[in-house]
Amino acid sequence: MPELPEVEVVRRGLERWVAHRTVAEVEVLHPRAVRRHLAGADDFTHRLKGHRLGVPSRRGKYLWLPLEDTGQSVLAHLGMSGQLLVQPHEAPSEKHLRIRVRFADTLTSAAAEAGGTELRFVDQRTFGGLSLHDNTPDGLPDVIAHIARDPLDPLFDDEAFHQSLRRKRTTVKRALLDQSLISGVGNIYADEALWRSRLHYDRATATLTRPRTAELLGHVRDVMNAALAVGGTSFDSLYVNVNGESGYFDRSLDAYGREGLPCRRCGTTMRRRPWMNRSSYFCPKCQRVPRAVS
DNA sequence: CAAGGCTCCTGATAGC
DNA sequence: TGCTATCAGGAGCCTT
Repeated sequence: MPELPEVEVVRRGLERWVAHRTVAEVEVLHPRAVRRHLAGADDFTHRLKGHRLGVPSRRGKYLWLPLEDTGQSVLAHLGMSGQLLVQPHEAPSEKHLRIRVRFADTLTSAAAEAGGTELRFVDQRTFGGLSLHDNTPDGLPDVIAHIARDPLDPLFDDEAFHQSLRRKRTTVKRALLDQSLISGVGNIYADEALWRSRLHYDRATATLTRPRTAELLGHVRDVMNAALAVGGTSFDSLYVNVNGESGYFDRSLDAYGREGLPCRRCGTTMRRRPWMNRSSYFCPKCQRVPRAVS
């Protein structure tokens, strides 16, 4: 499940292998992969053709490649199983190949280094996709204007986040997953940060003190930076970097997926609870159920 | 308006 | 063995 660290690993790969290359041809093999491009697959294809890509940016789990001189960007979201792979032309098509982008490689040094490669969007579960959008004055695609800055963004406002939590009538894990409050956090890193903070997922956000919020944000940043340092979290081949390689952070997870295993802090058996059509993993001793569940 | 629930999708795996 | 049920879950959209 690609969250902020995994998406950032992909962004870095695109910066190295795809930035400054000119699109020659785009092939959409599954319409659902461009469903956010409302004008359709043909329009998507034609609008990309002939344009040079700039340096990719990221906010939370979204990343985008600016089309130079157009004021537009190709927006990408990996969903649950999306991959952006840089592959040699001759590599056989992946089973779930959805979009192929070929480049008009010239004699630039960047193109020479990239060799005869193309960009492929591969996505088994089809929750992800690519689309083209106008940029806002801030330089981000207009359709993600509602996405909050992420905790690794230098301009993320810790105090405003705390005040939002105090105002809301919701619980802490819901808030962590609310991309309009803080972006980039998904189910895995939410559980990890809550475990590190000794907070139960059903804790009401309005009860968090300023130091408690600061501690939580610190743990969110720590766990994301630690994952980034080892290439992200992979459980299987569904999440990989642009070269198809897995990250190693799954070996460092303290909460997610550890049902029935001893808590790494106190030894108590970790539990899993169904929660919002997914799962929450927690230590019943370190992360006590709050008295008043809102 | 805010909060919470539903839904899209495929494949691995468990259970009968 | 082969079928069905369950689970994985991001985020737009809908309902309350």
